[in-house]
Amino acid sequence: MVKAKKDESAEEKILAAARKVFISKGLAGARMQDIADEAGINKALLHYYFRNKEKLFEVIFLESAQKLFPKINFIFDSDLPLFEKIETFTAEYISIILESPYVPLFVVNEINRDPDMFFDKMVKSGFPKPHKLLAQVEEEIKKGNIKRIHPLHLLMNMISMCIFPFMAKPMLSKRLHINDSQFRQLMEERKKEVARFVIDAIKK
Amino acid sequence: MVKAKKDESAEEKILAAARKVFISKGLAGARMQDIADEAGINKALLHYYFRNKEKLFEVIFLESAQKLFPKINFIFDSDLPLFEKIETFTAEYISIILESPYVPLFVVNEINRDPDMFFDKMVKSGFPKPHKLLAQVEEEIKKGNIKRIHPLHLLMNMISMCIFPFMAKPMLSKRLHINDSQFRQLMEERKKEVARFVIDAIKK
DNA sequence: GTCTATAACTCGATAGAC
DNA sequence: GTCTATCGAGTTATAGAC
Repeated sequence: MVKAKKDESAEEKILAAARKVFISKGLAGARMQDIADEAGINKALLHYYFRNKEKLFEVIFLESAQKLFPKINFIFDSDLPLFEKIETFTAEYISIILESPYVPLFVVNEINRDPDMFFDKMVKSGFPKPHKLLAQVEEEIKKGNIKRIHPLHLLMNMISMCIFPFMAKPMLSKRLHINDSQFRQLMEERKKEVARFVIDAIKK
Repeated sequence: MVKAKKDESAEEKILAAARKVFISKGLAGARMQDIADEAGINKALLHYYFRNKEKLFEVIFLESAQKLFPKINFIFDSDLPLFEKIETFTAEYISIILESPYVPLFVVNEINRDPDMFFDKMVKSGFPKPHKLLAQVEEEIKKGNIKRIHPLHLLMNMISMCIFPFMAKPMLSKRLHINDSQFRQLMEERKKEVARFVIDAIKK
């Protein structure tokens, strides 16, 4: 009974607790008892509402993956010019992650643990299709507006620079003595910093 | 009894097996039985040599973290000019990871799970000190040789672009139908690609 | 050093009262 | 719907023979 609010339904309390526990410990590391304690109820109720641990986990994983991915899609497929698309992407994507900074590591982990589960459940429901962005990059190269670069490398570069720092936070904190508010400020800076970096790297 | 060689000592067989199992499943997901099977011996021997699961895990984690980190140190502290240092770093670092592509996710995970353990055990034994590289970047900015950039962002950018694609491999594979040898070739390309990208982003 | 057998314990799941 | 009590499978760890 750590943070459950009286006016939440049991189901909402369970979901909030499961979110917290699964995201920080993963499927194998999480205990149903931990989730019950966090929700301020008992284990039996977890099974009453969600039948078993795997089913509860799947709800949390899918909502997390959907929080992380579909908005990217929207930006990738928009009709913005390339440089504006890059600026929009870095700003929006880092904003999304700042709201749930532990989600990326959780999602990446579970996708590595079971890539097929991920494929089956996610791909149909809005997993980003970068094809339009990749084609747009090709186009700009052909027109001679930007330097030659394999579009896939460009995409990997942008995504890596947005996501990875959140996974490496403990190393930054420990090694360079950066506290939580300093870290948040660094990530706020990165919204523009990464876009500028990418654009400087490809513009002629 | 999957791949154990007759001429390895039991201890070596156990370490090789533990490496494989812990790195792919993490501490919580790994079973002592899995490790025993992989080593071709029985569970009791694991305890005979390493006393318990946590102690065996710690050996694997520390050797993995040391494989991932200390060579960077060497490059960071070298006397190379900045652009050569960037080229050396991306090439060497991606080479290291190509030899053990699952190590980065494993290490990042376990550091997030228990940051203090990591700090106690690793920092004293050669965890990278980027201070010299950061100072060198400051210096080049002051001399007017490169564009203004917060050195820490530059460092995060380089490391992110080298490491993150390995963690995201299953997504690349599933979404863009990239097989193992294509992936390896992409990462080989990145050795020069990332260096070029970084240098283009900061050179005047 | 290496094995078999089993003790001790953890944890997901269920039965059944209220 | 929610709880207490408990079962039973799976796991780590140890005892003891060889």
